[in-house]
Amino acid sequence: MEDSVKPMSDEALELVAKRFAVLAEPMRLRLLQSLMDGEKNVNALVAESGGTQANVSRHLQTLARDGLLSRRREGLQVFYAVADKSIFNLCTLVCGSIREGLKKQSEAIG
Amino acid sequence: MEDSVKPMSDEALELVAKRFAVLAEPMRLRLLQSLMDGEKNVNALVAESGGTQANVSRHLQTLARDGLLSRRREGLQVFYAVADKSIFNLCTLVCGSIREGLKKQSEAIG
DNA sequence: TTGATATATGAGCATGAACGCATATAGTTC
DNA sequence: GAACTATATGCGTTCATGCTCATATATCAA
Repeated sequence: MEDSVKPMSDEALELVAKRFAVLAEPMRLRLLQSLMDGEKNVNALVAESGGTQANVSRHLQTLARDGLLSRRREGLQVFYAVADKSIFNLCTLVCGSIREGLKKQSEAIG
Repeated sequence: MEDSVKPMSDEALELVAKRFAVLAEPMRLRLLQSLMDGEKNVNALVAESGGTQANVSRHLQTLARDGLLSRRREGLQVFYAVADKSIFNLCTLVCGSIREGLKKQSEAIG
């Protein structure tokens, strides 16, 4: 396994970039956050997020298409749930990094 | 410290989204990858990435503005280096998650 | 000062994504 | 079947961003 330090292929870079792009929208992050405590139907997510039904539905599609959410139909309603919990680790890492950066900035100013 | 499960504020979500957006470009990921083995000047990065000088310079600005890269001038040249090594953890996580997703997809097809 | 090299930046174009509005589809109930 | 609810989607607008080309700035050398 001479893995680990090889440069990534162009296709791999595109995939990674696309994944980051999916996470690069505040509304989608908000939806993911709402789903931290379990699956919810679209209406509930619309209410919690404060977005319009159309917009929330679209963002949910985007998240599901990328494999971050799972979709389950039950009668009239559709329930979404987090399918890839590693995103929470991602967000934690990013938050930490941002906090670090802000701390250094404020130290630099004094 | 009753941290951890609180919903993030709108501003925090925007910051996190912005960080993800910075990472959501293949060329920027390529530049970060080139910088894994230490600081390099712009010309070297232009050569390794295959991009134009103007475009590479802009992407480096973007990465530096967000605190991911540091900038050091030495005579005519400017050297960039990774300032926040946590991004490599991020990329590792994302790669793992993508691999998982692809594996499940291929299993689902058979 | 002039010229040469390394890097940054302004202008313009093209693409893509988010949003709102209206409407379509899927499922239930009568 | 019709009426109703929950969710998805087509369309048009707007805004952000990446790219190229040309040019500006910065630094050094003669």
